Amino acid sequence: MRSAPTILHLDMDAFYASVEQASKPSLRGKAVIVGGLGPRGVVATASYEARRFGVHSAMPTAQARRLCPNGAYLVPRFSLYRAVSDTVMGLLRELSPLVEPLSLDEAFVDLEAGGTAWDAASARAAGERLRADIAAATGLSGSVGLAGSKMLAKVASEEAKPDGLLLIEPGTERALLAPMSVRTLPGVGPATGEHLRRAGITTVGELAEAGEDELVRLVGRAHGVGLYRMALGLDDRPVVAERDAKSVSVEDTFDVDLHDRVRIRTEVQRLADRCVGRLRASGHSGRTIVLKVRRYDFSTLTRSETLRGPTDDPAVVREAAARLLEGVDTTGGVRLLGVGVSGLADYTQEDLFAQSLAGAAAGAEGADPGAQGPLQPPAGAEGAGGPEAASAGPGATGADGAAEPARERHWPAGSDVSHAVYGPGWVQGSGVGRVTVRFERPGSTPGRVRTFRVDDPDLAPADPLPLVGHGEAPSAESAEGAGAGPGTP
DNA sequence: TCTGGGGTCCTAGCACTT
DNA sequence: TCTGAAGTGCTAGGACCC
Repeated sequence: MRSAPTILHLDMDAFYASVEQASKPSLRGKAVIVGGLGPRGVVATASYEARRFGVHSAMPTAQARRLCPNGAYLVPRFSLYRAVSDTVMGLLRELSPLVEPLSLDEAFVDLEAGGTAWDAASARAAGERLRADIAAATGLSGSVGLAGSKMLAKVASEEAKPDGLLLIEPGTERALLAPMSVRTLPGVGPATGEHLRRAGITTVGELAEAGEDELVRLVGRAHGVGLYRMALGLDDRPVVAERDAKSVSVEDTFDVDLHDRVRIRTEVQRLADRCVGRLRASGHSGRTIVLKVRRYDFSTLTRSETLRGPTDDPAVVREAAARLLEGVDTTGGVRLLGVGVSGLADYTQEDLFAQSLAGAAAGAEGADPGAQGPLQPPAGAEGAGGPEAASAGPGATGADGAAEPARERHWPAGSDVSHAVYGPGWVQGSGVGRVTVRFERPGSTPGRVRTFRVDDPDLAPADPLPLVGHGEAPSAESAEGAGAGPGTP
């Protein structure tokens, strides 16, 4: 904990939804909900307009639709969010080499380490300048918190939302925190919050009064000690620029529970391949293979197996995942499957030793050799959502509008398209053999809507357009029916 | 009316080694 | 040779975060 408030926390406001509104002029000022659109989808981000209807992150999309039936429901476009995030992170790195990204839309910056700020006045100036630079570069708003520690800077940015800046002056921390809910503190979620509430502790002030011993008794050693320190406003965690990944995993929730054991095995193999693809892309190999199964009743179990050495061989991961699956009872149905690799090593290699060892172990345990039947081409080739993504049933997210030549083409709401005559646009909805497209682009006036057959040869999936730098190119046609609520018929 | 995906960290039980 | 304590690695689950 330092004396000057030179740790900055940036939190972009309703990031995914704001990017969509910037990208799609007809959605500005409207309720926008980004998330999974399938029957089991949940909301990733809701615009502030949607939040007024009670919609919030992690809410089932079906519930959001009931609360806000006229909102625009869109699938996430991660490639675009990543590009915008890169721009923002670049601006942060101009302030200091010590930038710690927490996600696409959030980061800590140590301003003192960058020589950008040394006291409250210079920190505030840097924060205001940053907000202006972000607005100029992306057209988006972000909230900035400034304080002497990471925890307080994060609390400050939360208080500053939306589109604000708050600096916590040294010496005022405890008074500021005291009346706040314990849920304000990082690490206090629903379970711990309820646990503390039953013990009569609901505010940070009460947390501080309770004392360290009592908190350790209530929530355990590590958590209790950390909680007590935070309640006093103490936090000396440094801003860490480079964080090594500790695990890589992929998982899919299915629209309908799987019962067929053969199908379940096939899905596990597919997930293992995808996982290895990600593992290799990150330049890692790993030692521990983890299988995750969520059953029909939402009970979740994990099974893991540690190899003698790290591997990035898809066959080895597939075999281990298949062995783990053999020990899991799936009668009743499975709603989610996942495969992960942890115990990462910082290199990639064909680990023949681990492979032969795993094979020997499989033989010794009499594992089902048929489980390795339908092997797919080596993973790694596909990026986000390969062609099979659609067959999985889930894949509601991640499939950034990839072309799908053979089957009937799929047009997720919100995805980018291009028409031979009308130019760039986005899918407003689709169904019964038709797809509705709004033709507009970032910086244009709200565009016009047209409907096509889903197999119209003039219509093709497209890459997202950058948010700025697309000028005021007039949209192909003038606005029309602005009230025509987007969404699938 | 249900509850995503990709992570991190902590705890606890158990087996094994010293 | 047996026993107990302590340390370590593995496994499983829970809580939390964005």
